[in-house]
Amino acid sequence: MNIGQASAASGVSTKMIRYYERTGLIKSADRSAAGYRVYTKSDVHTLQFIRRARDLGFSVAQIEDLLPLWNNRERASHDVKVLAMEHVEQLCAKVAEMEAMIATLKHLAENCTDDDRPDCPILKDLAEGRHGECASPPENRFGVARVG
Amino acid sequence: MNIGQASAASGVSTKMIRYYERTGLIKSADRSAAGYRVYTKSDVHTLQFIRRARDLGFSVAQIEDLLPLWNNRERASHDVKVLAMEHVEQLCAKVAEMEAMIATLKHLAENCTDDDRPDCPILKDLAEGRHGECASPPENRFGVARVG
DNA sequence: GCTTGACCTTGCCACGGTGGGAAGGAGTAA
DNA sequence: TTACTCCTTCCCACCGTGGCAAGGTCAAGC
Repeated sequence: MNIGQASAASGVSTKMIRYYERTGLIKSADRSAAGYRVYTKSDVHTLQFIRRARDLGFSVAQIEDLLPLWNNRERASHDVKVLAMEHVEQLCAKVAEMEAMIATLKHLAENCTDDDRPDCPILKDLAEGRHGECASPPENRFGVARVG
Repeated sequence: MNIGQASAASGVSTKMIRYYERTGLIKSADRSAAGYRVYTKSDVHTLQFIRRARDLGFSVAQIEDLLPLWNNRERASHDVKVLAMEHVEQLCAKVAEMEAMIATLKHLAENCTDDDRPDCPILKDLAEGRHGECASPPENRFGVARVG
C-alpha cells in the first residue's frame, strides 16, 4: 500500500503522514525498490488512531504519550484516563477563557447603538480597558485571557 | 519614550511591538539620533488598544480592521458591531467544537475502569472510531472537529 | 576619563500543525 | 512513446510569541 492509499484509508493527508514520520510520532515506513513508502493495514490503523485523537483535540505531543499505551497490553486503564482527563482540563480552561471573551463582547455589543453614529462602547472599552464598566468576568480584567 | 517604556506602559512586549511595526499593523515609530524607536503617549494608547483586543481574542488581522474604525471619527458604530459579532461567532464555533470533544472524552472516561486493568474504552474508541457507541455529538463522528 | 550594566538594534531560529508548490523519478495504461 | 498519476525531497507560508546572539548607546558611578 502506497502513501496515497494509506492517506485515503486513514483520513490523514500524505503531507501529515510524512510529517509524523519525520518528527518520530510514527516509525519510518518500509520502502519499495523505487523508494516509495509502503504501508500495512496495521499502519493505517495507527494513522486512524492518530486522526481520531487529533479530532478529539489531543496535541501531537499528547498522542505521543497515548500511542505506547495503546500498543502496550500491560497498560493500566488508569494511566489513559489520567491523560484524557488532563486533556479535558486543558480544553475546559480554553473554553472558559473564550466564554469570558464572548460574554464581554456580547455585553459591549448590546450597548452598541448599532447605527451610523460614531459612539461605540466596544471601541471605547478597547481604548480604555474598563470592559463595559460592569458584568465582565474578572479574569478578563487583567489580561489573563488570550487563548492562543 | 523608548520601546521598553512603551512596552511596560502598554503591556505589549518589545518583541511584539517590533513585530506589529514590521507587519504594518502599527506605523513605523520615529527614531532618535541613535536609531532608537521613540513613542508618544498616543502610540502607547494604540498599543493598549491592540493589547485589549488581543485579550478579547481578536486576531491581528481583525485588529487591522478595528484600528481604522477606532481612528475614524466618521465611523458607524454598526460597522464595529458587525466585526465584533463576527468574532463572537468564530469564538462560539470553537467553543462548540471543544464542548463536543469534552463531552465525548468525559463520556469515555466515565466508562473507564480507572484501575490497573488494560481494558480502556478511551483507547478502544480512538482505535475503532465508534465514539463510545452512543451519546457523542454527531459532528464528532466525521472528523469535523479539530480546533486548530 | 573608563567601566559597568541596562537598554537598544538587527538578525536568525523555534514552536505546532498544516498546506502549497517545484523539480524530478516511477509506475501504468493506451 | 506519450500522457497521466503518483511518488520523492526540498523549501516556503501561515500566526503570534519567545529566545538568543552580536553589536551599538546611554547614564551612572568611580
